[in-house]
Amino acid sequence: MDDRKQLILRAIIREYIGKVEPVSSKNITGRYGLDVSSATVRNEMSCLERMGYIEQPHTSAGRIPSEMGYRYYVDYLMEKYRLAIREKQAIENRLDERVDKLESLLQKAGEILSELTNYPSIVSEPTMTQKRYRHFKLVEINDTMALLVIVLDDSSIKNYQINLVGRLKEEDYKTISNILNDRLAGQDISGINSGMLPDWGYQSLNDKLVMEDILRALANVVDQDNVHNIHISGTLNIFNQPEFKDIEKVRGLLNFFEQQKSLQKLVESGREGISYRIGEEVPLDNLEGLSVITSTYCVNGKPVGTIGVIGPTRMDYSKSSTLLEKISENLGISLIRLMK
Amino acid sequence: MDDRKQLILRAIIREYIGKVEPVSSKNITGRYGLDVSSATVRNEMSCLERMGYIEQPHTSAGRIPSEMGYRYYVDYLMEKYRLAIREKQAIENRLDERVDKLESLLQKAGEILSELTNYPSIVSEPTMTQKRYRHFKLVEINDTMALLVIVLDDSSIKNYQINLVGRLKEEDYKTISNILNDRLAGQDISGINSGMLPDWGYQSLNDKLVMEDILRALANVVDQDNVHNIHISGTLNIFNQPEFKDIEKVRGLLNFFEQQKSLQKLVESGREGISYRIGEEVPLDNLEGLSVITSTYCVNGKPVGTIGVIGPTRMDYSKSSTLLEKISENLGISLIRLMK
DNA sequence: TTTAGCACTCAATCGTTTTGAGTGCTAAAA
DNA sequence: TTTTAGCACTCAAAACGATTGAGTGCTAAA
Repeated sequence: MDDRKQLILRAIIREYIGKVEPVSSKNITGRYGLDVSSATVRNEMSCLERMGYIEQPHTSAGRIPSEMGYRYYVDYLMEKYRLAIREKQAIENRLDERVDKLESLLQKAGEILSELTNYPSIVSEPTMTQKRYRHFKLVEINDTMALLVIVLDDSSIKNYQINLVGRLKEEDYKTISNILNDRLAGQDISGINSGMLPDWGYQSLNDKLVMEDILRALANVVDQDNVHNIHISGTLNIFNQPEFKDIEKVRGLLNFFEQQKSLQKLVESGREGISYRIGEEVPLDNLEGLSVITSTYCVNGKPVGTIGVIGPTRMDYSKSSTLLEKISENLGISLIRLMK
Repeated sequence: MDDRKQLILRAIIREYIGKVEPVSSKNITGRYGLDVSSATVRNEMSCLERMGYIEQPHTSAGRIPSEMGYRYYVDYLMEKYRLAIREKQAIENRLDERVDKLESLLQKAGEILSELTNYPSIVSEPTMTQKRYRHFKLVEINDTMALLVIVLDDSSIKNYQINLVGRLKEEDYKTISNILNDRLAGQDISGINSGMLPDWGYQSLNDKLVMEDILRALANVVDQDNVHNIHISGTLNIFNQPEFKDIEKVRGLLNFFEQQKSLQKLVESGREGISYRIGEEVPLDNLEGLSVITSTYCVNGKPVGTIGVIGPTRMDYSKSSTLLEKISENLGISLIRLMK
């Protein structure tokens, strides 16, 4: 692939991304640094087609990039997109606003990403590995109910209602809190899971019942922690994409967006850092003509989650990936602040 | 409007609801108890059209019901739909399953409604009026943070993290809990709202700061309580409706579904009990050809929220309203159980 | 190696014709 | 007075055919 062919391939892709119409030889001559006649371009095009980088919808039409063409573009030809000042500011402002809940932060990140790219976006909840218990406190509420307060080492507080089988005396609350603190403080939360509750040997049946209720609540912490919901925003942006004029295509994609499992698969199969998956490379049968760009976001240098955009194969890879980089970076920063 | 006209109008509507194609005179003769020739039916139809109950898309087409026609049908002609056993069971089973969270329950109600009707559904969160504080407890977490536990008279427990400005001694926690219990237990929660925090006269600046943080948390209880989110499910069902072949229509409706405000308006404007709003009667500009059936659901005989379906004007009013009645009744029952 | 020129292709557009479902009206039958 | 058979009429939708024009591939000269 010589220089001029590269120039032409890039021109075709840029043009097609913008107009979403087959690109003719005449269209790109005199631009994109191509000071040759359309006939010359046609010869090159014919060659590029034989090489598999572009294709022709029908004989008398222009060319459109093939998936292989996009891949080559992303790997070798793509120029860096310069963020507009207002884009940069929008990202920083929006992700800097004080938010109290993790969900809201992820939601916001997804929204701004969708807004700026015009594509639907997905954000996976962060996997915070290695959380430990720091402190326990069982609080009296009334005769039949207590509240278990758990502080984790990232300072987050969780609490669970415990229905009491028998009545507890005031000192019992302290005793139980102490037992929990002695046994579990500093331990990894995955130690207690619903698969197998430990047997600590109890003095009475009542002790056993109460403590097992509590342990079940602790198991809940882990279980809930392992459900990594995936948020999706800007789904209606697909209506802005000319390739989604067909109602069945829209339906298929929107339907896909409602399936947590498929989204999960999509997110989990992405590589660390920025990952481009183009057309067939997207690990989803029954959805064609789509590309996915994902980026992992990091806390303290470690990737903990994924954020990405979904668009037609002819999406604006350059702009999207730059925005994605910036947003995932800022998301990481906000996340650290949120957890402090 | 004589008997035969009613018979014919009902026949046209039933037929149109099923086939979604203009109904011809020949089509309904010999059925629906119409033992007359098509010519006779034609005469009657022509009359019904002059009266405004049906209309003709173009000269050589059959008739379709007008909005006025649907209104007449709903008010006078509609026959009661008999629930299939599997429908009844599906509703009872699904709403009987133990759920712990209010949101999940509403979600479920919406889902089953959408599933059985094939239309999108909306469910508003219940307005629980007149909640009172029952009990307070301020719990020590660490030097910089405390947890405020609030028990309401419906036994629900809420809790808020309080960031401490200064350090508190162990007895302070008890003192503050006591003050709150003395002053507020038994009071209506709307007494403390973010509009105006009470000034209780404090001994020191620190006391003041701590207590005001707490009061702000209490105000939150009310504020959060006043946000009545509206859940929507089964949105993709609109793809099953032949009137939504047009992409722009789909887009408009899906877009509408994302606007909490509009949904709120829709829910709040419904009357108590079952309410049918047909076409123009729906209080939403820029959305045409839609009908909405809503039903209030009750706790202890009092309507506390709304559940409903949204469909094309030619929706199956009979089936939908019967399902809606049944589901809203069961939702009320489950709700009472959930709060106990 | 490049390019002007020309024949060729084919989707898309436009206009015309055909088709058939369904009506309205009329005049005879009930 | 009401019902109905019969027939002319209407019009959207389908089928067909002709036209257009953007864009190509190829060839022969620059």
